[in-house]
Amino acid sequence: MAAKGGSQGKRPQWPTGPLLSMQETGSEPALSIERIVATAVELLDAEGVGGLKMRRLADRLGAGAMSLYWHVDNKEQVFDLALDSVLEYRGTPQSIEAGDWRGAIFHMLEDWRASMLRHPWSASLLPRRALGPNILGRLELLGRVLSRAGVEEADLNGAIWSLWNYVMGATITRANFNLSDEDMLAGQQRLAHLSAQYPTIERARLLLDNDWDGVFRKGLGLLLDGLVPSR
Amino acid sequence: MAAKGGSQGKRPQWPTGPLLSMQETGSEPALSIERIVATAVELLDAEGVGGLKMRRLADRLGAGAMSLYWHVDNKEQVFDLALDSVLEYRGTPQSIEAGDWRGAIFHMLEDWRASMLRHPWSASLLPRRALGPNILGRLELLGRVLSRAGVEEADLNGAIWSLWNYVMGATITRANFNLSDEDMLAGQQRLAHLSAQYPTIERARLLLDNDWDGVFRKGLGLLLDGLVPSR
DNA sequence: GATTGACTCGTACAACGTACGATGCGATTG
DNA sequence: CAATCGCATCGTACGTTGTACGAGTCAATC
Repeated sequence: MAAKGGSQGKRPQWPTGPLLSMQETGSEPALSIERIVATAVELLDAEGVGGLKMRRLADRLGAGAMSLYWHVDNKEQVFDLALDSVLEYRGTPQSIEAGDWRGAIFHMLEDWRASMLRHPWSASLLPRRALGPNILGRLELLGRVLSRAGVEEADLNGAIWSLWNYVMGATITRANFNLSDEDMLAGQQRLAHLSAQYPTIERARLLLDNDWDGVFRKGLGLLLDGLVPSR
Repeated sequence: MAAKGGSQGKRPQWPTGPLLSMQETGSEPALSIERIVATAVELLDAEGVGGLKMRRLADRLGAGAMSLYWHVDNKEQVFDLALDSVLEYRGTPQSIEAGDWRGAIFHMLEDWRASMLRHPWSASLLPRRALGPNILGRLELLGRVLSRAGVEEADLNGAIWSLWNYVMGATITRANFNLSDEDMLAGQQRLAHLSAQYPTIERARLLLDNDWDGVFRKGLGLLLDGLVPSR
């Protein structure tokens, strides 16, 4: 009997280099981790977290359901890979070179949020999943820029996590509320029924009138002002 | 054929008043929404989100699996109710009366985070679930205090959501990382292997050395300072 | 031709949420 | 007293899921 506990003779868990298919012989596209992940992202975009089933994924790939398991340990890993693949970051354009640390951080974090909002399922996945190379890359960049901007070694972790917390909270909230605008409307209407109990937030139309992007940027600015010693 | 689409002749979705059992005849505890929710919380605490199965929940209640469905529409509602039940907030002690808005907000938000960390599953549930009365109550309180502290009507929603975002991000992150200390260790060790690629966060021991509570308070302070006009 | 290793997939199973309908029971009504 | 009715319970069964298992295909190597 062959090895069974761990992963068999498969590819490494995280693609080592940039995504490249090893052998694309000719007409029929071969099954590969890259194709599986790409199709999983498509499926997730189209149907949400609950819509990703191994059988359906296999169907879209023109393969049998069990064929996937040669390339992937289990469904969880599909989630891990799909999540990280969506969080790739193609460096800051000139900002970081120009020494504009604030611009560099804003750019990266806004891109982070935007990337996740482009794939709303990622927001609900990120918290419980492993830290893939793209996530780690962003954290590394964040740490490097903050450090260069004057944040002391002792405060670095705190600063990184504060920003992470804020970005994740904003993104997760936005993604989930966005998914169900009707729910928000229904919620606000339910609120109207109970306006006696919740007068303030009912009057402010908390669940409806909101400039999410503006709120995000404003709060991010406040945090950065506090975290980084003023030049 | 009887009505089928909606909920049958059941209790209202959210318990209207404080939790009270209607009729607790004597020896045998009768099945009730209150008992179901309480037991669900127990089960969730013990086994996590994935551990809550309708059959197991029924077992713990000494009932048949399908008996639950008289009191509850579906499993989702069990999650909704369990979540909200854990977020009850017994007002601010004296702070709010004393006009100490900062203390009142800090107290409520730290209690919010603490309540969720006491039941880590709640952190992964909150984003996608309905806003129950306890959550709405906290938001209402937050809005009222902020308003009283001088935040203008036009900025109120932004302030509330900024704080919500931050608290949720911090709590969700903390809860999920806390769930798997080994994972963090493993992650940091994997980092060590790749320290060439991630030197900054590796050196800072980002995944290990961290004062979560301190970071939370500090970031919260920064946000409040920025959001509320300084007296 | 025989062997090997990479890869595919049909079948099967266990676990889950829950639809359906039968059953028990206390209160109400005749 | 018996008949009726609404509330509440639960056994059975179905469809859907992830995936274990092992048989199958095919190209490269000896």
